[in-house]
Amino acid sequence: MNVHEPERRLVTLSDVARAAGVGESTVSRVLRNQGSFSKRTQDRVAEAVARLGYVPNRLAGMLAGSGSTAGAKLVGIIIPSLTNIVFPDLLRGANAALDHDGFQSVIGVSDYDPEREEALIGALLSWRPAGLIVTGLEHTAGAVARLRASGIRIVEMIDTDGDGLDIVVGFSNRGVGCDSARHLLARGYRRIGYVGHDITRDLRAAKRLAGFRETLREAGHPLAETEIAPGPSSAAAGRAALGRLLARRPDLHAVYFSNDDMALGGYFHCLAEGVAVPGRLALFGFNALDIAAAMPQPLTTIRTPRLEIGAVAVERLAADGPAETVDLGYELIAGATA
Amino acid sequence: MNVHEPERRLVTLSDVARAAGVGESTVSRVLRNQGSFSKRTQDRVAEAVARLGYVPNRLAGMLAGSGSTAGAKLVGIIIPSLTNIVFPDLLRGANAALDHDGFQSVIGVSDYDPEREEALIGALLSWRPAGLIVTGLEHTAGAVARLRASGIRIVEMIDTDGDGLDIVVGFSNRGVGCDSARHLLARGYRRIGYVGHDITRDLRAAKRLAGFRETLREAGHPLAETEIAPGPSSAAAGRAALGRLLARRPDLHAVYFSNDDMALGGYFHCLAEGVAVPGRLALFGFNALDIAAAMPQPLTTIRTPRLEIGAVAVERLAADGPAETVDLGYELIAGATA
DNA sequence: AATCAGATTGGCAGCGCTGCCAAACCCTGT
DNA sequence: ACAGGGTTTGGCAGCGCTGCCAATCTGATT
Repeated sequence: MNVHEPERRLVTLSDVARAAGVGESTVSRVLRNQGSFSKRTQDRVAEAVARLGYVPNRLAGMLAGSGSTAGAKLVGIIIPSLTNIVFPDLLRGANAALDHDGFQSVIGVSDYDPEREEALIGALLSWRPAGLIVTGLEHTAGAVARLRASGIRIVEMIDTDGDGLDIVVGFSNRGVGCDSARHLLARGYRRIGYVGHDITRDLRAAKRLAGFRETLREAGHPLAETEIAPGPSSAAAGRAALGRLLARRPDLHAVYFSNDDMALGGYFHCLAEGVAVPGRLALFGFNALDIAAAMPQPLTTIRTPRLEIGAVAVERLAADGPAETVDLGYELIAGATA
Repeated sequence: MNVHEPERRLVTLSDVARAAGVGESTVSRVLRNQGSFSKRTQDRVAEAVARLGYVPNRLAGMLAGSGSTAGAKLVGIIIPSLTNIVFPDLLRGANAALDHDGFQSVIGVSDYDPEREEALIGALLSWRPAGLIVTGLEHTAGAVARLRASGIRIVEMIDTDGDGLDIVVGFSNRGVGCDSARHLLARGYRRIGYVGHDITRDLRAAKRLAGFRETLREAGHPLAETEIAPGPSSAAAGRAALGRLLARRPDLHAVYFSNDDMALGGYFHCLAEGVAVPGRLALFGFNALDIAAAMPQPLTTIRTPRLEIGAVAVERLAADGPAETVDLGYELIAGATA
């Protein structure tokens, strides 16, 4: 509809200035509500902006303002996936805080691929953001070098088990695994299995499993069996994987899942096969999905402060505080399945 | 860690040019792999870039390139929510296509608020994107004016029931409602109810309901009862709402839900209350969530081409084709609940 | 050796906006 | 009428990069 028009040049700030009969910098000041100007000027500028349908060019603004404080109102965010609702939630939390501070975000999705993350870091840095929020503590050497060289604030979110580059906001995934194991042990479960998805890519899941396994071992009831579904987590994968696990080890008392999606699938398997939960088999998830809480038997799981992580990440980025690790903790939800 | 350093100026293209002993435009050409240059030059530039750790400044690049074809490699996307997995899926589809064409995206979330959408349109336009992808066909007058004035390509996605501004990619939500009703009627269900979430905000859900209701009425079996849960859709809301609906109308044969989240909740209600599905009560959802397919009884629902919508939206935006409506259709999944 | 098309290169004017600074203005008080 | 201090204002030089164009170089051809 528009593309073929005779190259109508867009309205610029200078057009507005001319139309309002004031100088360019005056328009700029009025639009950013910064510095001082008279009411009369303000009205004239507002009128001209409305009449001409002026839309400021942020590109130019950020370029001109770069170097100064007000310059960058942009945050880059890299998440590993959009498939798992966890990450949209993180974005949601970040977005709310971002809006609040007048920031905008540019988002990259790495598909759990470190190489891709490195490339995304480069791409996002080229926007000259005020800060970058990435997922997890593990990055390629190249990625770390780029982050370091960028000179901007970095937030690594979700995971606190390790050393961060700058700010770290999250919780201990290892701790989650330990506490999950302790809960199952406390409830008397002894022969315990694990059903997970591809852990070589999801390092946080691997850390949870490590904590879980170690706690069980220390208690003298080592992890009896594991079943890893290829590909990303999903209810279907969880259902199938639990089926395979139980085929090998029908004597298990409880199963720990890499997350609620998988656990939900496991629950459905039990429902379909008539396996009594938790009487015959206990199920334990991770992430406290809404759906898992609405089930006839609410899933026993761990709630993580997803929205809060996103919000705090943005907040710290904007705050110019010291490099530090913020542990937002987690909460065990004792449902009806374990 | 970085903020307090002595304002080290970032490496610019001109630094690279000097270091490589070539002109600025040569560096620019090499970096964009455009125009011609010798192998020797390319190597020298590559070396300098690596040695200096140069990161191009996209802001400057886009500003300088604006007006030309190659200029804008940016697409703005506005979605109403991140809570429902549908929208991340749309983003996922768009992202894949975007990467393919070397585009980047800037995302805005409107929270189903038309005013907020209008504001976001302004915000995204100020990035001077090559195109904008928005959700649905209904916008405020101001939003329409801005979109029209922008002179860029617009894609309205998900809904094809109405007139679009430029390109429309989606399916008929009304048609979904009609076909859902036809399916239930064909299976012999007569006393049919509806459980939905706040429809004043989710206009697509309202269109589905309208189609559903009309088809039932025309068949002589008008919608028996509706129950609207306040707030966004969720399994918990669906479960509670079905409870309320059945309390009023225990004689219903089937219930149509505004989407799978709600339907899942409804299914859990039945499970918990011992209502036989579909013998005693049939359930019909919308969106074909993975989870719904993994249940012991797969949910009867409608699969929508979410990834494809996102991908096609981007594709059309880049293609510079005519303004048109692309109907990607949908598919009825005859599960075990209706 | 002169010629010529094509490949390769560098210089420089913007892109639209903001920061800085000097100029103009305003209102007191004297 | 004039100085003094604050408030408003406009001009203009960049921000870092790309587009354009003229200059230079290359190798083959006559």
